[in-house]
Amino acid sequence: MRVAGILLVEDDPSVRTALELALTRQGHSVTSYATGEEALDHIRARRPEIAILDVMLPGIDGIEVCRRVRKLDQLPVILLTARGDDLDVVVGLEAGADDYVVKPVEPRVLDARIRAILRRAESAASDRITFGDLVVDRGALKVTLAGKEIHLTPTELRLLLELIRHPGQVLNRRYLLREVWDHTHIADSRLVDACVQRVRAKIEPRPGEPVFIHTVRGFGYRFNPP
Amino acid sequence: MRVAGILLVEDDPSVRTALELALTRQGHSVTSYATGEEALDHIRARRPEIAILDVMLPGIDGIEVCRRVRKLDQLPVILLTARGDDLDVVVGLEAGADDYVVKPVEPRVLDARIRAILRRAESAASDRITFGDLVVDRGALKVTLAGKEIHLTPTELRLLLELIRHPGQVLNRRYLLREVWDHTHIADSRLVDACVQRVRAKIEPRPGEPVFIHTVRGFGYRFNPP
DNA sequence: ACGGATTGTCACGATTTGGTGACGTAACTC
DNA sequence: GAGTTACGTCACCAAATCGTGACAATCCGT
Repeated sequence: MRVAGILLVEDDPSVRTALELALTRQGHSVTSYATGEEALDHIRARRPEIAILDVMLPGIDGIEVCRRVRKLDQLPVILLTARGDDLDVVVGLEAGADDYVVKPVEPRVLDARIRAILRRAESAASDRITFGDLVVDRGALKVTLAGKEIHLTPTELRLLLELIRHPGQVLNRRYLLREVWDHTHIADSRLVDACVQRVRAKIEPRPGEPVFIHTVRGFGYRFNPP
Repeated sequence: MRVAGILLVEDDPSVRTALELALTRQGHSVTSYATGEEALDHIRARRPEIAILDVMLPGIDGIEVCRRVRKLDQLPVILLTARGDDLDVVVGLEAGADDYVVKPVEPRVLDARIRAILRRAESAASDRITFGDLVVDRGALKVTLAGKEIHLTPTELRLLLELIRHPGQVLNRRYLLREVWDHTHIADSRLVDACVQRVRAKIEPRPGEPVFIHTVRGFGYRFNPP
């Protein structure tokens, strides 16, 4: 069971303690504050995994906290608001909130949303990415195709990872030489082509008609999510 | 204004048409279906940018569609459900939905959520410019016309990109030779004309009466956003 | 040091491309 | 409307680009 460092900001003490208790019961680690100022300090100092912000707060309100947090980094944010306040929804989402929950909150619902958002945030930074049949585990440095593990040599793997880091983008040879090989020199060589070919031979069902790594003549290569 | 290819799945015809109308008014491009099966086909064939799924559907329900879509790729999903059905929220978010909206839906709210999600999804995506039917993706180096991918050769693409970089501006031949060809020499030749012609043949519906690349006699060429 | 794995290099051929000039056509001038 | 200029169009072939397989150099564990 995953335990998240949750930052809860809610000025109503009874709601705050109730939510804190409920979330703690669900297995989360919660820190709560009553004001936006305190929250911002906490975020800067303690780096929580997710923030749950009441929209209506004395001083800096939840939306403003959200906006400032968003400028800082990708910390996921859930906004809490009184029922039916549609304007808040619009403004809140535009401020960059990941989700929006209406009070009174069913703890089970809030928990599900927290987990969904964390899962999403995690998958964005996670070690495993799936492209159809192709699964690349960046933590374990393993690649599987249709469930079968594929052995890639270090250079091949670095090349594939570099391509995958920019899905859909065309990367030219010079860039790849710099990122994968550290070469700044070497104007022309078939090096990249040869390595691409080797990777294709291993991950493409039909290397003649590549599905994943496409050649863009005159420019470079592009990894295409299927 | 960003125009999204939205897939809407809702079995109640009145709700469906109402939502479709509202979203279209907000500037989105919407395709709608009544069943999950159709939706899955559409997703495979047309690659929408976001899917809005009613949870209660005949046959494959929205949550199941969501689950299958998630296995396939990163398509963002918003679930629609009847008010107060908390169980759906939990299950839905666990199926990987990005958001969850309670019916009846305020179109403005739905629009805000769609935009928030697209904004999030887009930050990872590449930079595309749309000129009517013509979409130029400068990251993927892909050009599509009315959804169909157009193959441009490197020089043709560089020329088009250069023209697009200065929409509405007249670019003379000398300038284009410098930017696209690196030539400083070559005073006169039909080189630029020939290339413009080749690009026109590929992107203009009627190359005889160009819509995008206009000739400015005595000066050069101008890319006109429609 | 040996053997295998890995990685860089090269050469060759298949394919794509794009520059060129000749010529036809449209536009502008008077 | 004739003359002039600018532009469009086309086909050809040299050059560029890639894929590929063979091979050499290097690395690494035993």
